[in-house]
Amino acid sequence: MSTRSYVTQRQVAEEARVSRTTVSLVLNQVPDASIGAETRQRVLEAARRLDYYPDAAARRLASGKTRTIALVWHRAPDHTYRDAFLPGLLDGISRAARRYGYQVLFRPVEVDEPNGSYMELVRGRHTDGLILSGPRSDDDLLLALRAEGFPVVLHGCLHGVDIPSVDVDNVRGAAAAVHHLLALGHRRVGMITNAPLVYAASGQRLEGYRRALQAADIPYDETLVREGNFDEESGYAAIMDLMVLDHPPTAVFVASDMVAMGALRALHEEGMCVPGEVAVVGFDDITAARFITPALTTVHVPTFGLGWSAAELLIEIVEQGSGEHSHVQLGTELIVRESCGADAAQND
Amino acid sequence: MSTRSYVTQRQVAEEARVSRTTVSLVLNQVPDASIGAETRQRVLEAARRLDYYPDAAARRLASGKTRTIALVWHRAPDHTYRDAFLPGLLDGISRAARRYGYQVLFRPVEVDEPNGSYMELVRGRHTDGLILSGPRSDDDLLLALRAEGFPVVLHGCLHGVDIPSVDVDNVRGAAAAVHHLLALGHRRVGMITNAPLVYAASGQRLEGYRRALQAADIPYDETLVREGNFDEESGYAAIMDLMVLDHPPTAVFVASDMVAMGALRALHEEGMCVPGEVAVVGFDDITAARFITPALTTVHVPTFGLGWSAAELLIEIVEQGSGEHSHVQLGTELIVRESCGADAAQND
DNA sequence: GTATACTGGTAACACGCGTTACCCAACGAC
DNA sequence: GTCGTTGGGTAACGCGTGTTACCAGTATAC
Repeated sequence: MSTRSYVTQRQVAEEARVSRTTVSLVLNQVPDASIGAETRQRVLEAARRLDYYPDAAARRLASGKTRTIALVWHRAPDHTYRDAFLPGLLDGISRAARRYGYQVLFRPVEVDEPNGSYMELVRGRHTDGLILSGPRSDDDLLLALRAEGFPVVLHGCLHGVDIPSVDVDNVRGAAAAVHHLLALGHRRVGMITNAPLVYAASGQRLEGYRRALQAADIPYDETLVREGNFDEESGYAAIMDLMVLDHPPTAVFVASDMVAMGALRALHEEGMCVPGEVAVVGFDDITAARFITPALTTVHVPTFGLGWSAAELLIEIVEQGSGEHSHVQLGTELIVRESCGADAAQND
Repeated sequence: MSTRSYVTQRQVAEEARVSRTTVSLVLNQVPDASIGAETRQRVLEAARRLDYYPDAAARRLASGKTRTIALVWHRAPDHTYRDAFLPGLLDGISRAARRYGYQVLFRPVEVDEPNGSYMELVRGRHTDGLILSGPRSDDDLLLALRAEGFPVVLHGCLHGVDIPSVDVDNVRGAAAAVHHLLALGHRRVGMITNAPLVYAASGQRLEGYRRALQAADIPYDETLVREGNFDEESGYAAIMDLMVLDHPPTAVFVASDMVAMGALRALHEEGMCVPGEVAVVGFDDITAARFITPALTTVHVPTFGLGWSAAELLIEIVEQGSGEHSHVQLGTELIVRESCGADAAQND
């Protein structure tokens, strides 16, 4: 089709009657370059007149920098759950990147792909750094990258490796949720984790639960705790298991909204009233939390902020070799809706 | 930090004791190049031994092709609604792109950005083509791009411009939803649109509603139709308005799940039983549709397929100058859950 | 035996830009 | 007058690859 032709630096140089070098120096605002004010002006005007845009490929080749970061998005068994975070995260990443003049590559990694197949991005020099979301803990190539000094930032946390990361403060978020239930007068508060405890976030949210109990001088009772597994079904099963206890909890903290959806459905089917007979608080604040009846009280995760922080940290590492704070933790916010019974309590 | 050094083609050439040209010819599998089998083997082994990866920037500069496509994601007033599509769409795009050896750039456009600010991607030669999602109808730069012959594919449709596009078959999808309600015995079926009718998709879904009625010999009654506006609130207001009629509809087709969420909430608050007193069918199949009570019967939109098709079409245009089918329409699927009352009907 | 083709490979140019080393003129110091 | 020195600008190299034009040698046709 139409062979498009582009304006090059050389043409700008001719238009401004200077050398190509001068054009480059002016347009890149090189600090030590001594260029007369009038010449500088001529160049700028010529560039504007010709509608000049530098060629990204040439620039990358010459400078050795791509000015691009990539989001590597692992599709794990929990991907339905994590999809809820993608729009906000990506928006945050993109806006931060744009602010610093970077482009954003998106690279999903499917479940059946070999470990570390995203390395082609690095080896092919497509990007200056990676944001890894949902990495496998057995990712040895990740450690290799780290050893090479290639800029990497993790979204979410991983046991036992010291790689710059960005995450929410799971412990405090969970503690706030449980504290809220305790403040409403509940003494028997159960918990359903978001996932098996091998996942770092699960352990942290459980830890938050324990701390809140401890702060209220309530002993930790492991018979009130069940494990969720990302999806609705696991929540359904877990809450059923809790409710057949001799002394079932009067409130349950479910460390994942997706899991909570299953729990609420189970309670609904059993004819149990929420929050009347059981109060429920979730975690994540997925879109559906607003829409379900009763609307789910939950811990909001700032997805945009996570993305923004991850990108900012990564770019800092790319440009300066290391970040100021290499482990960023963002705060959460408890969103009080109906499922916890706070409304009713206020009316008392 | 550690100055990483990369293996270049020249080093492979030395290792294999051939010229750099030969290496290039072999690795790119140039058809007309006559290279002996033994030499070819030496080159391949050398490349493998040295773990050679071609430099993307150099390749782009030399070839003039970026092997990259970009998704331009407009954040319009309906962005909360459209976020539900992003994960699937992006996954589809990325997988198709990967299959053809392309990278994917993500570029959100915020509401306050000047019109056509995504042009820098094109001018800077960052990408070979664009997928535009949610473009403004007043986007004159889009037409300019089209005139230049730059590869563009639209996600969703736009009035009055003939640009390659990918979308679901809104008319048939809506018709299927309404037909389903009619088949369940309803004669007074109302509709709430997903958005004002200036949006092309809205008009199409309304058209589907009319066709289904016509096929059942039921006259179109505009008093049973209300306009939604992407969000929950608009659905809340619209259904309230319908229910105060002298003869309110016994079933309502809401052309957007997000809007339907508001409608269901309103009905719930009014103590009306769904599907007992009013049956409801939505459109889009967002995640929340599964979780709400009653679970929402709705028209599933194949987001992955839309993404895949868009990328495939775009790449075809990039490489061959034009696509086989320049307007792709994908089918939808009616997901029958609880809100339509099909379960009860079957039990009759 | 000579013209012709084919096989196997290479030298050299182009891609557009960042950057270094260098040059020239003017100017001040001594 | 000579010697720095400074301001203003340029020639030339390098980045790593794709691609074309060309060359040497050997087989084939007649």
